[in-house]
Amino acid sequence: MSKKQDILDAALKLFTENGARATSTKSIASEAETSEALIFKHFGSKDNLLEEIIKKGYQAAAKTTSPYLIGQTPKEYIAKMIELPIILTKSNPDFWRMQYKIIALNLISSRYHDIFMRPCFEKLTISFEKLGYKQPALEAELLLIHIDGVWKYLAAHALDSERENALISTMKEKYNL
Amino acid sequence: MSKKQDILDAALKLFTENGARATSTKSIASEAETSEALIFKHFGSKDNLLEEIIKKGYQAAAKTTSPYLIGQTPKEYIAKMIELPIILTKSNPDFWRMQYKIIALNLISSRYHDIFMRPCFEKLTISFEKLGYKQPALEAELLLIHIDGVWKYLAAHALDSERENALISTMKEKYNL
DNA sequence: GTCTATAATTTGATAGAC
DNA sequence: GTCTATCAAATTATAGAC
Repeated sequence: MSKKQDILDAALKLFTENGARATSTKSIASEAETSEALIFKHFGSKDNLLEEIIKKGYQAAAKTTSPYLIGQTPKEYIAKMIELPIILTKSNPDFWRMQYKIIALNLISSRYHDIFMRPCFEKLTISFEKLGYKQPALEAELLLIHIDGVWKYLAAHALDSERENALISTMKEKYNL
Repeated sequence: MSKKQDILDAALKLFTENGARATSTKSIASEAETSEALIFKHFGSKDNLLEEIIKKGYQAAAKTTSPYLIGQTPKEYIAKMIELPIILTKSNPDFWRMQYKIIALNLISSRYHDIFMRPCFEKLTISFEKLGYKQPALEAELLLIHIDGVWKYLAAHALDSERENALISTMKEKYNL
């Protein structure tokens, strides 16, 4: 299945550079050094190819993050959530760069992301509640907006680790963590 | 110049729905109830049409925000920057919704935004410095990431004013404002 | 699994009339 | 300023051979 993987790699690269809509199946075939027809034999359509990339990305993300996020105290959970952007982008930088590029416009992309992040709001709300915050749901919403901004920033800019960690530490201080 | 404005309005609407790349000049002409040729007579190319929309958007944004952001004390400046997402998205919601949708993939879009936001980093750094923050440049970078996340969130979700203001207030508390 | 060839449609843009 | 008619190229996808 080397050619199939070549197509997935080529598509990830080109979707990242130009977006899914502006990437032609011809250019994917060319980058993967295969025929255009093979793309459709393997994936059916361009959208299915994208969905397969995204599905794999979030499966990997779930595997990476689930050990981090279970069984924590409220403070630990919030701290881990603040670290989430680093955990994700470090473990799969190319995928998250693609997601950053296409998520605002692509329904497949945004739907998978919503499902992935959905449990976090409730857990954050409960965590803030336990810590005595006056408006726990609002705090959770605000922190999720921030986390969303940070993973996109890290995916887009590829900072060195030192600066990444400094940003995350500074953020934790705002929540006394 | 009614037809020219019709084209601008139609393009803004369709670029927001599908992105610039996926919006055909034919669909713009149809939405504006004009001929396709007129788009090219007025704007030369699809990219020029988009650039004109963006240029007008940032000119309006500069006009709206400049009275807010001059001659402030450090604390006031930081507070106003935290309010910036509301100021922008309230004054021109359709434009900022389009920007949210296309900025990650579109060079014209991101270039204008960078120029618009560029002065803020230095001013924020100086403000944090004056307030005695230990790592003013890092604080400025972090706050700008946050502001970026917030305007995109407000542009995308169209919250009611009450909830918008609650988010902004909660954010200000983190900086003792 | 992989290829060549090709169909059917859509695209951005232009020419030329009024 | 505005239109109709048109073009050359690019697009997604399929058929059929190996």
